[in-house]
Amino acid sequence: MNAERPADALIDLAQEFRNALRQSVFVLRRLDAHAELSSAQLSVLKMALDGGARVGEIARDLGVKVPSATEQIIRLERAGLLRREADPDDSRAVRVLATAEGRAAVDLADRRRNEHIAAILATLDQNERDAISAALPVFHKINSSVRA
Amino acid sequence: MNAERPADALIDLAQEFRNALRQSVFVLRRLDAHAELSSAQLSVLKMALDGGARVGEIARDLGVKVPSATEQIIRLERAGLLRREADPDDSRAVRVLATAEGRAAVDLADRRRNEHIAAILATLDQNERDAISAALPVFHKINSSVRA
DNA sequence: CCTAACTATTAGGCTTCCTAAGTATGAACG
DNA sequence: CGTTCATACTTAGGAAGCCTAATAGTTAGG
Repeated sequence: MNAERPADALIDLAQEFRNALRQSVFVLRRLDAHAELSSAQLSVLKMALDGGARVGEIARDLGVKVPSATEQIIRLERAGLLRREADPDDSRAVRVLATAEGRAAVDLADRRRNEHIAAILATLDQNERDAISAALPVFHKINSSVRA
Repeated sequence: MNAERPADALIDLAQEFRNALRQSVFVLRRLDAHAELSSAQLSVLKMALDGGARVGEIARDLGVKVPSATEQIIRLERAGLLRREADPDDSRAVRVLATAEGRAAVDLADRRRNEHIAAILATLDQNERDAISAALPVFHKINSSVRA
């Protein structure tokens, strides 16, 4: 019985990785399920915190097209969690800024989500947590390369 | 300066883990973007391969409610990739079975996706791939606990 | 100036998810 | 048997999120 060729090992890892991706979506859906802010909305608000962000920047961060970001922003604006202002440097652009309510909503939602995940992580043993911890930067790297 | 309390370390890990989840969605969206079958549709078809599956089982696997699964199934049926039959053991139930075209579509889509991911994994060094590899079973465990 | 590039919004459409309500079958019990 | 309750699925209606194409306004470069 021959050793597996390197290429096959990569494909196998890819297969397992895809499963993990699928599961991530699942977990995230559960996390979003009964939250007042979706994961994406939380991301928008976070960008709107310090000095705000432009619509295009938010779209890029979310990984969606500009009109989709506009939609989310309008929704959050109607909810009173952020406001839109003309950018002083470039009148074509719009700066998106969190309101005090928005800031409070981020704090609350962030805390709740972290506690929820932490409770799950607490059921793991230390080796398992270390494995996750070691993999996270690699996830980040993969994501960056996909975004590029 | 005190060492961090264990609970804080967990919260920090949770925060990073959430980021990774968010990134996973991003990667998966890219993967789905120009594919003829979405990730979810591919999952449905895979369950329909050997002996088929019932609608409720498919819904559970996808992590959605039954009507949402029905919708996907109908779409795939219209595309000729699967068919529905009455379950011989229980006439209330419906068995979902892949057609030959469905089987071929799974093979093709699976191969394409694996190759796509493998190409990304190929840009990592061995330590990074090992880190991913070690984390995958833990992902699986987390997912199972969330599903339960 | 005038044209080309950029930023954001609007309009229209598709997919996917949900809840609620309806149909049909199965199972339990008197 | 027949009533009743539970189970399996479908249908209907609606919300959220994403997209492309078209539009309006602003900036920047010949």
